[in-house]
Amino acid sequence: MPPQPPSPPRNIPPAIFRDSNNHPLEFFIGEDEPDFNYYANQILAHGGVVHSNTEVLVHLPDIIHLSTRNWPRRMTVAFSYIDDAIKTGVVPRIPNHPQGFAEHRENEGKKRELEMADFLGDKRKRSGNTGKTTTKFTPEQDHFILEEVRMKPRHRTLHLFFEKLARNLEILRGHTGNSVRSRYRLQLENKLGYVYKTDTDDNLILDETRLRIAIPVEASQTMKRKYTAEDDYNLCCAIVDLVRENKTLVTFDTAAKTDEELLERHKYPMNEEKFLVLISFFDRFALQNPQHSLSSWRDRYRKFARPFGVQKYIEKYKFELNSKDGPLPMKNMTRRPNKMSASSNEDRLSRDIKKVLRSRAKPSFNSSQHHESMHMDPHMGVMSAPMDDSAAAAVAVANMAVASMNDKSTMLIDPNIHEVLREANAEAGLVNIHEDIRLDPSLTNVEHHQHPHLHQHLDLDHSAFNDIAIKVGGHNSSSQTYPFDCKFMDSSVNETDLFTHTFTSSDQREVLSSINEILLSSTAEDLNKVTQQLEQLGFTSRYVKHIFCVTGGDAGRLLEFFQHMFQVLEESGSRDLDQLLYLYEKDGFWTPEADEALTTGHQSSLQYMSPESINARQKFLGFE
DNA sequence: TGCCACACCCACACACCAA
DNA sequence: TTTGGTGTGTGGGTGTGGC
Repeated sequence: MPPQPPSPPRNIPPAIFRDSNNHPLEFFIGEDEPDFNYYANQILAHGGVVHSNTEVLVHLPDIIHLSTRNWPRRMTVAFSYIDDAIKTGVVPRIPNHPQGFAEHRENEGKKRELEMADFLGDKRKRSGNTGKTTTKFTPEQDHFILEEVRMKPRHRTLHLFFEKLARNLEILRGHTGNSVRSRYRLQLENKLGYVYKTDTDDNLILDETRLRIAIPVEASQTMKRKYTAEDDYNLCCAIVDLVRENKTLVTFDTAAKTDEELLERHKYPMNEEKFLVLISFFDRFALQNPQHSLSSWRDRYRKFARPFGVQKYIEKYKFELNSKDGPLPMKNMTRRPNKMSASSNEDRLSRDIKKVLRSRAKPSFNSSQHHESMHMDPHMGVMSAPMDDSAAAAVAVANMAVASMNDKSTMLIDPNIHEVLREANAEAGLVNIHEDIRLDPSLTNVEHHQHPHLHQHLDLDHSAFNDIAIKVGGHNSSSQTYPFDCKFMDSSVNETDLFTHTFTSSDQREVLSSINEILLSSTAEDLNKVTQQLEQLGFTSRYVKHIFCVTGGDAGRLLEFFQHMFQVLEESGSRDLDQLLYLYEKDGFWTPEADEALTTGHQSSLQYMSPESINARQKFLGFE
């Protein structure tokens, strides 16, 4: 366990560790000393100063070196010296010490001193050899490296920093900068524990007693900050907002040439090639988001967001929000043309595809296996296995798209995307990716993927449902009537009200896969048929109608509802029935209370609903 | 055989420059 | 002022070989 920074004592004991001018006596204690914390605190509490950086042994030859063992060529003092001083209130003199303090340690350990001398000699001899030699790091060297890092925390990942350490410091003789850096990164970083506070010029900041100030490692940023998914998302949103504010015409001038292009334009209706993002935007944005500089933000847009697609990333981010690993930042966009050959890209694509297919080969509800494939796809942890495949394939699609943008030659591989999707049964995943991008209606024709048949009904005269609509009772306080015999269920239901034996005895992965097929089927003729098909999978009629009621029949929402349902079942079984009934305060998912608010005009409680969702619900309820 | 010292590689954050 | 090109070196990963 790394030594903790000394903490100041609560009560101030007598300051016995002072010289005749009342200056604090300076002690050195190595952090590897077993009672480092205790004695550091004792010395501090009694007016002394404690150093743990070995550099002071060179710069402050008069320092009192406290140690449980002998050091080569150094006079050390046993810790009992401190105990005795505190006990008696008198600091004993050390004979032969430059400051006159008594050497409190018997001169033992000559053997170790000799060993150290031999070691250093041997090391220096070996370092002159040609060919690759390795030199073990000693505890003293490790300690020294840690202290150097603590004093220059912002440099702790720099190549040059370690290069200078290895070149300039005698104690690290025999090691290269690379090896010191590697030693720190692989073996010592987790022992760092804390760093010292420094100013903007990397100078140490001392407190009023000339002690360095220990701060958590995380409090000291390194030279470069990685872009997070939130950084990327905020940037993309800000750019979309900018375009909307400016009311720039960002439509496409020419018609889509292929089905793929048509689909793409439907998903991402703003023509990003027409985006005009001036430097003043980045100036403002960097002020509001100071974690990166103006030029860095601009570069991020130029080299990442724009090639990836601003709208596409917003959608990707939202899609990954519910994943176990959360959204990922944009990556692999900066490959410069001559650095990566087309074949390398193909290799990478090939690996991605193989990963997808491998993940397909071992579908499971077992969460531990989710972890296994989590690297490939953060979405997997949430969904049941068939959705894992879908999501994995969706990621493969994204990877392919990214690779395609990197290298035109890989466009040849594009047709494989659909093949992989089919292979991995991932079309449903596309629906999920597709839903819930919210853009200015004036700029977009994006809409939710309402089930075609429901949509058809809604487009028709809503009075067609009047004869089958019923009053909502029980859980509902609203007097709202619902089409298609839809009715909310309340949480007093039990498991058998939701599922039949068919469901409980089925492979749930197969069930979700079948749901995908049903909801995506263009041949679904009517709601009765959809209901029937869902009932055949083991859902009760009541539950199906409840789900229609919650989702308003939107296919994307329906899928999301079922995904949520399987997730709840996987995590808590059917213990939490209320969670199987509602998705609270989630855009596009309705409750009796939300409908009540809508019908009574109390829309302030519906702030989490998008205007599109409210509009769709009003249609669903027959208001317009 | 595993660990680790050491070397090397690459993506990318950040910056600068020229058109 | 904008934009694209590119340099620099950080941050992190990985391969190799000695011990």
